[in-house]
Amino acid sequence: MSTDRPRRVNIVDVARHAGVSHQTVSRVINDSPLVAAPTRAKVRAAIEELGFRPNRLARALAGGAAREVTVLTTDTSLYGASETLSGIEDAARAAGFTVSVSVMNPVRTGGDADALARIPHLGSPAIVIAHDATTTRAMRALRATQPATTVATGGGDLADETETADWLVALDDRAVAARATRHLLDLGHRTVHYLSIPSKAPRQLGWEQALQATGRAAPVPAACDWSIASAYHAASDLLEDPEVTAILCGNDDLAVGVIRAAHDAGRRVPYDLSVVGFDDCPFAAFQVPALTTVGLDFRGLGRGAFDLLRSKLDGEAPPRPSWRQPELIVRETSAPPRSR
Amino acid sequence: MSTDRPRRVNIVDVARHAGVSHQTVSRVINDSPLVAAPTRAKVRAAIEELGFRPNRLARALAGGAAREVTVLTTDTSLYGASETLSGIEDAARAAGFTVSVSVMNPVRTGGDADALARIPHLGSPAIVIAHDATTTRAMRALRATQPATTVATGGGDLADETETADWLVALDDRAVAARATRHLLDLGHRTVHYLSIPSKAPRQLGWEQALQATGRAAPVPAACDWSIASAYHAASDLLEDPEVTAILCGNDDLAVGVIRAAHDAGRRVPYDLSVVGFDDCPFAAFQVPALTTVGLDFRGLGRGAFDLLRSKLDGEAPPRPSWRQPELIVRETSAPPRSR
DNA sequence: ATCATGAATGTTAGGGCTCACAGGAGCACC
DNA sequence: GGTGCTCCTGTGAGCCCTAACATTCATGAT
Repeated sequence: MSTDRPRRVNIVDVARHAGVSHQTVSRVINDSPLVAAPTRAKVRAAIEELGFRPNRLARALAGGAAREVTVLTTDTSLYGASETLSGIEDAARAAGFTVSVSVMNPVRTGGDADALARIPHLGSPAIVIAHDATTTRAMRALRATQPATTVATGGGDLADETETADWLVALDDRAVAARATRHLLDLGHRTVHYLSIPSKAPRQLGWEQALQATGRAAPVPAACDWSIASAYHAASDLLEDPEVTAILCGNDDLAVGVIRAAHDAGRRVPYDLSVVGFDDCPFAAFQVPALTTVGLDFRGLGRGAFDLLRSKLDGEAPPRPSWRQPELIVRETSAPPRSR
Repeated sequence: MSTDRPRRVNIVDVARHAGVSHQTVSRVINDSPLVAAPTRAKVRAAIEELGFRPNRLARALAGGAAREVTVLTTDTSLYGASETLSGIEDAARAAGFTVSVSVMNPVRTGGDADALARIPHLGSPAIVIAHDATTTRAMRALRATQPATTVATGGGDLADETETADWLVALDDRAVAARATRHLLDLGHRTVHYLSIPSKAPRQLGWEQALQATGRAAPVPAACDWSIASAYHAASDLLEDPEVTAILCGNDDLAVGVIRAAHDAGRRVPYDLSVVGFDDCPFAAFQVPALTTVGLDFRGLGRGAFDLLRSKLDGEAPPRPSWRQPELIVRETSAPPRSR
């Protein structure tokens, strides 16, 4: 096991090999137009021959052109976050950027400064996928010290802050949550219950507003964590009340828990209980019965976040949003309540 | 918008502020024992006061102690990969390491060297989550140039290569695939069909071996990609044959597609068709009917990968594997075939 | 011939950190 | 008083790259 450093080929080696200065090599690898074609070819050949690959650390340290983005998030296993990440990756890759993901510790206490202290020194522009308190705080802290930070969030939590609004890319899940709620009310349900995920207050808000708009008082929402089990338990409690005929869930995972709870309680979906999810996970369309849910273009949002960041970096005008608007996808788990 | 670099506080600033040399500061932040207690306190105070945070780029560049791991993978949205990643994060965080994830482009052509060229220069020890050709190749290439690389894979693909075996951490999904196949045979099914995922040959192998061990010829496996839709279509075709009564799936997502296909074909699960998944995704237990599947301790595996890497870095003996063995979890989607 | 112009290249100075040393202080011992 | 030692601290070089400036050389206008 060779423990001593292999001494990688560096820019000076290449320069010597090609008979030019190291700076010329630097120019070649950075696609500077200030290199004559024959020289460029020579350097390219040397690079090829020696198997040279630029050291991204040194590059970033020297303050070179940012060919790298760091994505900050807390949980890569959540569907929304991971899809957003994929979208960022797509766009970044197309632009020749390297993506690195840094997963933050959830922070429950402390202020923004505290949150910042936990972020490793980045040395590259960053995109924060803000879907909880930790990332929201990180995002604010980061904006204070770094010129380049875009945010992708599922909701409008940060949209009000003028300081950050410029740097924000978001999906309006409040409106679509209201839309989903109305869908259930229109089917004839007396009211709609809500199972909340730990974050994404906008969804809950949309639900409340839709109920209030029709003169109904919103029931107390059932707080769940990210686990399906928590939804199963919450729903089991809820279903003891025969008046509960429609449940809106903070995401599709929770919906799965609700459907199972309904099954175990002897209630059939959608005849005895309507369930609406959120996110349109891959499995939603293939469930039996197929899940009525909200389609959210996370990938598009991720791409948008990168494009926005890029435009800021290059000092260009921000691109127009190109992602799909959230939409309610009615499938098989929502239906009129059974007439009693 | 301050576009010019904010000039972060650096080690020299701290040194000046504390009235010591920059090297002493370096020693303090690296917990060297060669610093007198009062000096250490002074430096600590200065660090606190100035809000200094070491620049990880410069640190890594200078060849300092590796407090960072890079995880290489191709797809963070797959359950297995993302859970493994979480496991690595857990362990790394506990050890004070920063984790950064680098997502590779899938490479379909070219050899190991080619794969290596696509990996950005890391500058830190790496863990490759090898679950497909791209990552497997990357892993081989990386071992050639970097001293520190551990691999977490779902199968024994690489286990034979003595060169890498030392650096390998793996789950024996071949054996458990055989176990799952026997489970179905024991229930009385004449044979078991298999829907394959793009990688993880070991699973397919285990299935084949289990069938052959009982003197049966393995049917032609149906090749699927990672999408549920592909499983839906493959299963729809398969189910035209009434003799098909048991299907083993390369992962739980495929199983969902199969169950939906069965539903649409008028077959009830498990009475008319038994389905067994792989991975024990969170939703598996909550499906209706609940999915019989294989539980794989990906998180434990991830932790193990990090621990192995750590031991190599420190020149210690490799730790004993501490993750749970794969196990078949029998739930509601497997049953004896209906007597005809 | 004379100068400005610009393209192509080279030179130098960092960026923030760690390594390998070189020292100085303090102590014990002969 | 000298020698050797340990403990702590400082100095210098170097990691690999890019920014900014300096230089060279051809080109065309005057």
